[in-house]
Amino acid sequence: MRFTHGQFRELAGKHGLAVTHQRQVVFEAVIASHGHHSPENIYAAVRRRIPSISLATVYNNLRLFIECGLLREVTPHAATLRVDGNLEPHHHLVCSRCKSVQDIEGDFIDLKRLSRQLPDGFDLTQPLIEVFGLCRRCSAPK
Amino acid sequence: MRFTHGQFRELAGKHGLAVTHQRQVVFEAVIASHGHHSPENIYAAVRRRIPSISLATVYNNLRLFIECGLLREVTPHAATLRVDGNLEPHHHLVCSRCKSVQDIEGDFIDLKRLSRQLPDGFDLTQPLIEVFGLCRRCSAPK
DNA sequence: CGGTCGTTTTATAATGATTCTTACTCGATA
DNA sequence: TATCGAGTAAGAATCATTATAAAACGACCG
Repeated sequence: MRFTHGQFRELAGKHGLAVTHQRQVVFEAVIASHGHHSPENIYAAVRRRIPSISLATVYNNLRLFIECGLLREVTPHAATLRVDGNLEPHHHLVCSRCKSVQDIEGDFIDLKRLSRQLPDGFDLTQPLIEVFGLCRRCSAPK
Repeated sequence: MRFTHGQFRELAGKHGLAVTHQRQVVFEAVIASHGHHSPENIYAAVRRRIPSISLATVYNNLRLFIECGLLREVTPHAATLRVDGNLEPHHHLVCSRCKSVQDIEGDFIDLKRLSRQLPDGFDLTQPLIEVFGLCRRCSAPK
């Protein structure tokens, strides 16, 4: 599952990104570190190969990769706290780009199948689900 | 759908919260403002009734309400950016308390029903879904 | 009433993640 | 060689949030 130089170059080229050494190493660090990592983690990993790299470079490139779809963001929410007074069971529809949140009703989860996949001990007391996509405005062609 | 003084008092009492004027007004502001609001928004609304209130009080009480389950948090993630190099379609299982994220596979979404509920123009190209609950450690009795 | 104790609120300082700014480097090009 | 643009580095700036310390409140007891 390791990306080769060529593969990364191809991906980057598709999105008009220059292929620099730093970008290559940052990208590889994310791919190599299975899991869900913070910029600080990636920074630490990359420093083993490029001790002089700057944290800002890591941030910049991660953001670029996310925008191009080379990586996924685990937290595509607004960065700030949002509070919801609606205590009725309902789900959320979140726009990955503009971070807007809409309520969505309906019974589209197969709880039986979901439970089968749950790791042992995970408690789904009030299954709250957030579905990500692009809202009308953000998916409209420019 | 307006909470009366009595109802709030009852809720708060259930959780061992003293009923202060500030708390009452903050809570009512959240309930009255349908949607998903930031602490700043709530602060602005509350100031119309208690001009001297402090932003910290709003934060403190929102957090209390969330912990007691009187309100829901729309962003129950870790507050910081996390990056995921796994581009295969998969979903996330997020612990509402400790914010840990695990991958979860499986086909437990009824896309047909979901699509029926989607507002017009919402683009679900790569449906990424996050399911919230309590992980094993956090759901264990202390 | 007046004092006391624990809780709540206020104001402000501190923290920490992220972004911005500025200057430097390097490769490509003329 | 001179210039240009993109990328990077270092550190300052910003913003949301939390922590801290002091003042205010409010219930209880004498």
